[in-house]
Amino acid sequence: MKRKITLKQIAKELDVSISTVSKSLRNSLEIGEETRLKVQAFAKFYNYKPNNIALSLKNRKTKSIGIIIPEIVHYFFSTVINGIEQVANEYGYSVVICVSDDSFDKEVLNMEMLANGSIDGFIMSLSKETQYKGDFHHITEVINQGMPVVMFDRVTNDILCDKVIIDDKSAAYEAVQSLIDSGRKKIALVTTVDYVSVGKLRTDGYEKALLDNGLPFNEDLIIKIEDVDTCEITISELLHARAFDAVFAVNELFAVTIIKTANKMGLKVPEDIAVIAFTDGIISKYSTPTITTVSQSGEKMGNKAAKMLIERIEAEEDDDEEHNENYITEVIETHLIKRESTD
Amino acid sequence: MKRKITLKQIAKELDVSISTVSKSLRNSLEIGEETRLKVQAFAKFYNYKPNNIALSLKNRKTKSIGIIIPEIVHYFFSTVINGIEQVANEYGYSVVICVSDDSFDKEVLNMEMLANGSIDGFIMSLSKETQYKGDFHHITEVINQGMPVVMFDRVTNDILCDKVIIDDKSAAYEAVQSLIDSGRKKIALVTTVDYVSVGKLRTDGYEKALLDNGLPFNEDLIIKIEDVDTCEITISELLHARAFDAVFAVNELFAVTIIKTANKMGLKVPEDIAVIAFTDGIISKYSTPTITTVSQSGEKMGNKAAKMLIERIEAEEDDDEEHNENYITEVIETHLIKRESTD
DNA sequence: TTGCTTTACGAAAACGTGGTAGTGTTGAAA
DNA sequence: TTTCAACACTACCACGTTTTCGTAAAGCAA
Repeated sequence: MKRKITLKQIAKELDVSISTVSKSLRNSLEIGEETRLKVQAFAKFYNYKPNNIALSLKNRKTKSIGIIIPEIVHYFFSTVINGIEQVANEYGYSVVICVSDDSFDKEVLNMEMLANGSIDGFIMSLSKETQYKGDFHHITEVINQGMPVVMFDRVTNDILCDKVIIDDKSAAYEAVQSLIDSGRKKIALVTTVDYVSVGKLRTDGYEKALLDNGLPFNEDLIIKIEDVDTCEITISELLHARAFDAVFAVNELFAVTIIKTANKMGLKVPEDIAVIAFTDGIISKYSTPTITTVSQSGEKMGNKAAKMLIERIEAEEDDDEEHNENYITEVIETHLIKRESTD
Repeated sequence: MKRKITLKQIAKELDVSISTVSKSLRNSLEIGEETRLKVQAFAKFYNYKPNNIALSLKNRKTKSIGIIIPEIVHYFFSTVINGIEQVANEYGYSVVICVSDDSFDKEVLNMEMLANGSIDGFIMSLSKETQYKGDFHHITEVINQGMPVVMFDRVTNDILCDKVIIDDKSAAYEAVQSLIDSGRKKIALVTTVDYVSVGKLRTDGYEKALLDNGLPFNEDLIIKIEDVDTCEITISELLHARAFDAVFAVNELFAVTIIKTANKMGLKVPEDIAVIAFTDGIISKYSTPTITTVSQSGEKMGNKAAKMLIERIEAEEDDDEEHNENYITEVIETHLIKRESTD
């Protein structure tokens, strides 16, 4: 019912000036002890807290960071948010989250909405559509305005900024290599459409592993899924032909679908078909059999991204105007989590 | 590099007053066409956008809403956020998210951080610890300051505010009834500790369904899990004793663990044991067998909560001071999604 | 008394915006 | 010529803070 109390109100009530109140609360020695204590007591009684908006306006710092991600109901992305939130909290920052829904327009809209003073910097992962279009003007724009941006996971070389990624290529390589090591010869790749940056990189790693081991790289064994619902059919066809004895899937949804399809056809995992998935999410941990995955450690990515962003923000404070543009790309380590879907 | 342009800079550049610029941009008829167009062209060229912070300060409206939830890496909560985000976006609001980590202190801290002007209202779900302590002073405080609060899912009767919940008791009743209908007689309940409000309600529904059907309510068949890791042991003991032929689990994590444990012991789901879980999440959809669940529709809850909050916020705008305190509690419908874990 | 320092506080600007009220010029009607 | 409206624009205030600068009063030495 009663609005928050302001400096002005305190000043009026105690019949002193606003500046006196402000200084008293900051324990300035300029103010006599009697007045100081009186003001402090009064402020405490009325539970005075400075208004964040006014502070932001004054300091040109909002102490909040914007996150723009394609989805939020998504294990990986939510772990990243979690990681960001932890660090942000630690440094006294709030996080504002916008979901692009994998739409270019929403991504642009969201960025514009936040770019006008609401936040001190961005952490983002590109939407599919943005990667497809290759249009990054909205991002360069905010960067040109002097707002720091950190990209993670789905990044692009066309933008110069700090980045946090995993080495998708070598992680895929490692996964495929482990399938080869366990004696698999015909390894299928189930992936997304090409324009998603990480999909492309993982395909590269898959190919390299095959070639390095003297195995043929067969385009027919690469299954590109646009829509999860249709993948079952494609997969069952290939399974019928017994075309492969192992699968490397770029995400766990594909992996679990493969396993289920295989089971329906009477094929056993891992005996008949070994499965490895990218993204160590909740499905892999609880599916039957549990799925061997490449851990992506979203939390670590979030931690790192937040740290990088906040450091940039607070660095700019000091040597103002002096943009040092030696951007870094942090590579987060991955490792294979062996579970029941491989032997 | 170049900071965002302000009204003042435009005014200076074009040698007119700030108000002239402001009015030109808002297409006021007060300003002559020539000047107006000149200003608009200039503003467009320099991509002028009003500063959100300044607007917030002036309008005493931030156009953002704060969300405080116990966890974010959690299917249900992330769907709720998704639902909130959709509606918020539609109305031009941003969402600021804080995670309480089920800690009372963090919840208080986060609320205090946001309450000082950063947001126009709260949407929250209580942390476990807060429910345990029963201390809600931080919430009453912001409500007393005139800030609207909407609680969802984990709510309390001790706070008067708008709420969005599901009818946990009758949903549980329905689930247990369906188990009874399919001929099950010894139905176990796997639940959390009591102080979590929803856990209690679901237990009530479970009990009522049993009694209404003339089945005994046996405390031994209620398994309270504090930590997921320990539940496997408890469950396997009961399974050994063949103490039950069906399980109602208050979340899908418990359900999938039960299924896995049963499988290990050579018991078949649903033949030997039928399983129903609360919370229709991703695990239920992809586990083997897929799990029959009570859909909780987090998205709908989020939609509704956001709508209620925004309506309150914008209502206060009009009849200022005139708090109408007829708070409502919206009950979101649930329904049973039958899958393979029941027959 | 004069001149100087110290103490204790206040006034005002700044951050960026938007609305209300006001000002001065022009042209036309009386 | 006077009066008044229309026009085109400016001044100023408010939002809540912090901070710089200013200054009145008091104390003290000469």
